[in-house]
Amino acid sequence: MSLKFILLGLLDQPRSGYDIKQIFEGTLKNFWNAELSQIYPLLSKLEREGYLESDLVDSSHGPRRRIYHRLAQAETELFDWLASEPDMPVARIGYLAQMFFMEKVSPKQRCGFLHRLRERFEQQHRFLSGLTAQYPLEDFEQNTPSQDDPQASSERYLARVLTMHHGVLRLKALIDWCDLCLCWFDRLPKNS
Amino acid sequence: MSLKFILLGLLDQPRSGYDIKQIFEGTLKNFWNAELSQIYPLLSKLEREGYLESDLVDSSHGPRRRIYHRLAQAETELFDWLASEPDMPVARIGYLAQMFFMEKVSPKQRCGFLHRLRERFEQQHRFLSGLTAQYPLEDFEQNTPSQDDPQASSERYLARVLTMHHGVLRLKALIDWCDLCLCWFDRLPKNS
DNA sequence: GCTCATTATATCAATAGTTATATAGTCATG
DNA sequence: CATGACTATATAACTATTGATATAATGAGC
Repeated sequence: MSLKFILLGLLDQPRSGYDIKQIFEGTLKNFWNAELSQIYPLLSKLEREGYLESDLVDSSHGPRRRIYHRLAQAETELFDWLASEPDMPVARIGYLAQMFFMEKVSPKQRCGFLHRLRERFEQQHRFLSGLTAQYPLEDFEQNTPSQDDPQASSERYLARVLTMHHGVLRLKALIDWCDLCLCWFDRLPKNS
Repeated sequence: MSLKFILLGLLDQPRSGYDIKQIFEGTLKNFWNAELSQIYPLLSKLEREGYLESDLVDSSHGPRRRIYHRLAQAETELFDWLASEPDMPVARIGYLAQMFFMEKVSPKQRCGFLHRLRERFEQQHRFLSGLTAQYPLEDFEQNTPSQDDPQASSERYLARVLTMHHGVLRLKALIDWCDLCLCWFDRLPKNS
């Protein structure tokens, strides 16, 4: 259900489905993803339901673009969604499912698995740390955030920068967890 | 795809679909969930495909139970799954999507949202901390884990106890993140 | 004897998400 | 002028998950 509200939220300015996909590939991929094959049908459904309107606009770089903008009903439901309870995800963590059965395999294979997992977390952590470094929290204390900074278009919003910090803290904890696992698997008596 | 392997993995001893659902409600809900309406059809599909066999067994407390046990093919594919790359979940975190648009609402509403979120994390953290306290990591250093402890049936496995620690560390980081958000929203100039 | 909780299996409809494929215009490279 | 990369929209087929409902046996409390 969240995808509907993410699309409505992103249409604070007119955008096409393709534009929205670019945003998913960037800032949003930290907490959501959607394919074009999910975005296009949902946009046209939301138009049929009276949340959006669209215009066809010629493009200088390809076929005509369908640009959506949101209507009053979209605003109303967006506010309702933001006022509702925090949407807690149903945990579905594939690598933990594998971990749950790891006792079945050799100590060597177990450690290989955890090292590969740790490396993935490290990569993501490095990427997000670099990104947050571009938007120091201290900048939000001043009354006038630096309008002249071209990068600060939508990342000017404190709430959005804080979603990046979520990833940084979460990934740091997961790297520590990998180290904890490797440490205790190492202490395990050899015969198991 | 993971659900298939979770079912095959849990059938290291004969169980019914109902039994498996009980396990999801317990230890597994930390990293996966499945409804009976997903478990029953998948079990019968896995039987048709030659991974499982089942027997109908009379119950003293209700209708006949269909007890599944796994076959050789299941073992093979389980090992392949454990030897494959860590299954990284596609991030889909509803409350972060809400957070991303939180700049739209009042400071008071924002803080209310974060306090409710923090309370949920606290609850889960308390639950998992209590659970892990029952299975101290130090017990796994001894060569003979305490067989006489009736609780230590399947939680005797170090890998399974470590999946619980994953939740503890993750939730601790998320509580810290809520505090960070509350702290910085508070420092924000009043006019925004 | 009735109701309710628990045990137990099964199916259906609907929603959500993934993968593959078709179509088409523009632009750069060789 | 053919090929590939990028922009752009759209749909079909499939898999995964959720929510609702039907059925039925047992035991406890009233």
